[in-house]
Amino acid sequence: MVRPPVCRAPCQWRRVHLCCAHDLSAVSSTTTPNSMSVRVRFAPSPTGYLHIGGARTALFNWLYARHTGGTFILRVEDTDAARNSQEAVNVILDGLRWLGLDWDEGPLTADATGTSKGDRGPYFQSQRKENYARRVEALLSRGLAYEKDGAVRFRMIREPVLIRDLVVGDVLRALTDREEQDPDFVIMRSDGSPVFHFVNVVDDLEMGITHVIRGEDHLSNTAKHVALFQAFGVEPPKYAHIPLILNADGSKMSKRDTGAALTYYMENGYAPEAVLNYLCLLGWSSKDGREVIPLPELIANFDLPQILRHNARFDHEKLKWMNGEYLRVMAPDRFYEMSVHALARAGVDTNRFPTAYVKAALDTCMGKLRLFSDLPAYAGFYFTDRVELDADAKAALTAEARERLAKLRDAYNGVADFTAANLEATLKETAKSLGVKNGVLVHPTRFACTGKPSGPSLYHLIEVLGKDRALARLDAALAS
RNA sequence: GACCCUAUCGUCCAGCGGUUAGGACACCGCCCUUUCACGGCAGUAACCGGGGUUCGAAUCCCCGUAGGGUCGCCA
Repeated sequence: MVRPPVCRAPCQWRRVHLCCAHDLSAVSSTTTPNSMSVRVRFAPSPTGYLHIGGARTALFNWLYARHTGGTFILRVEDTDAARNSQEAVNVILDGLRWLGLDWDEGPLTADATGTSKGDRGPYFQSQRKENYARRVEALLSRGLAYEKDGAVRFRMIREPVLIRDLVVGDVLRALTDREEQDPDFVIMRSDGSPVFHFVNVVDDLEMGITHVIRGEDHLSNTAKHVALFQAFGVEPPKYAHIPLILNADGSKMSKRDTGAALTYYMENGYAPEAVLNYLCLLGWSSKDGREVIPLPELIANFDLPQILRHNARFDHEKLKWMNGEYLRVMAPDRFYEMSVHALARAGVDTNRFPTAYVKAALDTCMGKLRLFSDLPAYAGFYFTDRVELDADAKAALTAEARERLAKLRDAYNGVADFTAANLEATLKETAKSLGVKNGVLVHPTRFACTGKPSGPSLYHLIEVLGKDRALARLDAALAS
């Protein structure tokens, strides 16, 4: 592998020379030689939910692995026994699977003692106790760590540490005033359990991680990690600290905020490919300026040098738009399946209806929605026995409107072949004979059939409803 | 308190010393349309402030301000 020269000046070339070890000039098709194969990891703590920012971190790692032909590793940081549970691990596994982020090495089940794939395991930190103990011993024996009050503390270097970050650039991290007082830090508690900074470094080292792509909240702590790697006598991995995701108002996105957890999107009508695509756009952009980008192209175009250094605010509106873009081009069968799920979640049981009817109904909704969760309100009328007329609908059904509607009802009763084309022609003829514009007839009819002022194409929805149902609804409206 | 990062339309991005500062979402108007969307056309809207460097700064440097992060026997 030919390593590009490293430019030490804080100039624009940083973005080229300090980049991942492959050639930028041939963006889409390059791969890194095996001798220098990229190994990245996502190392979440099973807290019971997957933060949307964490999901993006996983995504960036995954994209980088796929882009370079490297290895994406999932490692579960379950050092905190009290918080750890299989359900919590499953939240992470399910979230990653939902997004389609498959891992090359890591757990196969949520059980820490269960099976996994990869030869650098175990991939649960709770199963790596001996590794940590051995590493602590190594530092202790060389005087790089010492015991105090039963805990083991690492002798931190006192000088400012240079962090060469692929995204942020060169960072010289000096000690804070508090650290000046006591720069050393605990790597193993008095109860024998190792601390995050330590296990993180040991695992990255033993798993052969080449690039650490993680949230910028870890940037300051990286000095500790670099010092630890040095203590073990090895080069630290390359670091790439990515900006954080903030709320729309610029505040930190915490567990409580709407949309902070990936499950929110899984449960509220979003297509995973849309969420994935949108997440990419937070802090990264394709060189060609496109935004709706199919996954294969995302993989081809994704790279570390294009990642921004400032935080991004999460724009739910834009995500909804993005979701609509994906729903519009979704394969019909998948659209049906996700639609039925969304309807079921809202208490609309489509199983009571023939499959052909359900599909025909959903066909009239295709391309018109931004979220699956909009579907119950939009198309629920197809799957109910009684249409509820809202206040607007009732107001629209004046005596005059009813008279006209009755005419249309009779006309429709005479239509033998209940197709959209015939229904449209019949309505227009009726309007003409009444001397009114089409719209005068259209709106009350829509109200009668759906109870709402907007929805799928009127003639098509009546065709789907079928003659019996449609006439019954017109009768019900007239009788109301 | 200290340390670190960041700063272009309301939001997300483009911009790498010379541009009428560009695109997307959102918003507004018009067209299309039976509704709602989609689509088409047009529009409103930004370089945080102050100093430098330079013939020339959104772009480079410094200071300030603001936002974010970190300094645990949390992860």
